[in-house]
Amino acid sequence: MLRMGKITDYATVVLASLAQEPALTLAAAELAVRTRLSRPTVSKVLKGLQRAGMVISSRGAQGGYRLARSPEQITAAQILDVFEGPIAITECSGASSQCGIERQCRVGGAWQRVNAAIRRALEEVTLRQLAGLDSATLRVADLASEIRIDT
Amino acid sequence: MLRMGKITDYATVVLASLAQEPALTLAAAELAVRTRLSRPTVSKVLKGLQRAGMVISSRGAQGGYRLARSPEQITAAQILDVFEGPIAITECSGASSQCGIERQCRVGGAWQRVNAAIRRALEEVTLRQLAGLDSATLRVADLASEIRIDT
DNA sequence: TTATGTGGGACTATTTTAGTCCTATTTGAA
DNA sequence: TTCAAATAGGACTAAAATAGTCCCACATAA
Repeated sequence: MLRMGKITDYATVVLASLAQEPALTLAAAELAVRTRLSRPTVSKVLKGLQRAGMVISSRGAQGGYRLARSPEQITAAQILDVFEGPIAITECSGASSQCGIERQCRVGGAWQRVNAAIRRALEEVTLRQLAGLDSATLRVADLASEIRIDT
Repeated sequence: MLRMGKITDYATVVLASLAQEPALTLAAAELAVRTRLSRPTVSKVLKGLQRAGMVISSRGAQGGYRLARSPEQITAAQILDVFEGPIAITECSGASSQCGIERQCRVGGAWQRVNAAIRRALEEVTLRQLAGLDSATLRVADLASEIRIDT
C-alpha cells in the first residue's frame, strides 16, 4: 500500500541490532554477521545513518558504530527520514507543491493532513519498540483489515 | 517520507471530480478537461478504477463514468489499494514475509503494527473529505490519536 | 450506420532502487 | 614507525518500477 525502500528496512534492522548493545562500538563487519545482511549493504546503511547523526562512528582499528542516542530517543519517523527523505505521501502534500491543478483539485489539503497524521504516529514509535526491547509490547488493535468489500 | 505513485494521486483528483457531480455520467475526455490532466492518463486511471469497482462505466456514445458508491463510502485506503496494491510499508510487514532474518530481527512485528495503524487511519478518511465536500473538515488530532501506538 | 465512448493491452522512455566495488583517510597497536 | 583494521565518500551497473502514450477491438445511442 505504502512503501518504503529496502534500505530503510535494513537500517531498522541494523539499528535494532545496535540497540541490543548500546554500550558497545560495533564494526560494520560484525553487524553484518549479526543481521545476516551483506557487508557492503550494512556499510552503506551505516554511512547514511552516521551522516544523519543517528549513529556515531569511530574510524581506524577498533573502530565501528554505536547509537548516537538511546533507543527511546530514536523514532520511526527519524529512521524514515534518513533514506526516504521528507517526501510526502503525494507530491501535492510535499513542501513545494506546484502541481498546477492545485486550485481545482483541492485534494492536496486533505492528503496533507493525512500525511501529517501518519507522521505524528511514526514519531510515537521508538526504536526501543521496533527492536522489541519493550516488555510492554506495542498495543495496536488486531491486524489490518484486508481488502474491504463494501457495496 | 512515504510515497504513493502519481497515478494514485491522479485517481484521487479524478474521483474528487466525479464526487462533485455524483449524479452525472462523465466521459473521460470531459474529466480530463475538468482535472486538467491529459486524456490518456485520465483514461488509464478510470480503467483501473472501474476494474476495482470504484466507478461504473457506460460504453458507447454518451457513455462515461460515475461513482459506484457515494463519496462517504469510498475511503482513502480503498483508493490506495487500486494502484498501489496491498503492499505493506516494508516487505517484512507484507503477507508473505520470508526475509530470512525474520527470527533475528524481530523488527517485522512492530512494523506490521505500524502499518496496520496507518491503514486504519486511511480507512477513516473518505473521498468526501478528500474532495473537500465536508463542511466539517478533517480533525487531524483525532486522526493522530487513532493511529497512536500505545506502549 | 456512424459518432462517440470504453476495454484491454502493448510499448517505450525515464527514473528509482539495489547492491557492489574502489580508493582515500583515519587510528590503534605491535 | 609501520601495518592492519576500519570508516568516508563516491562511482558504477544492473534491475525494477513508473509514467505516459498509443493502438485496436468492442459497445451503443442517435
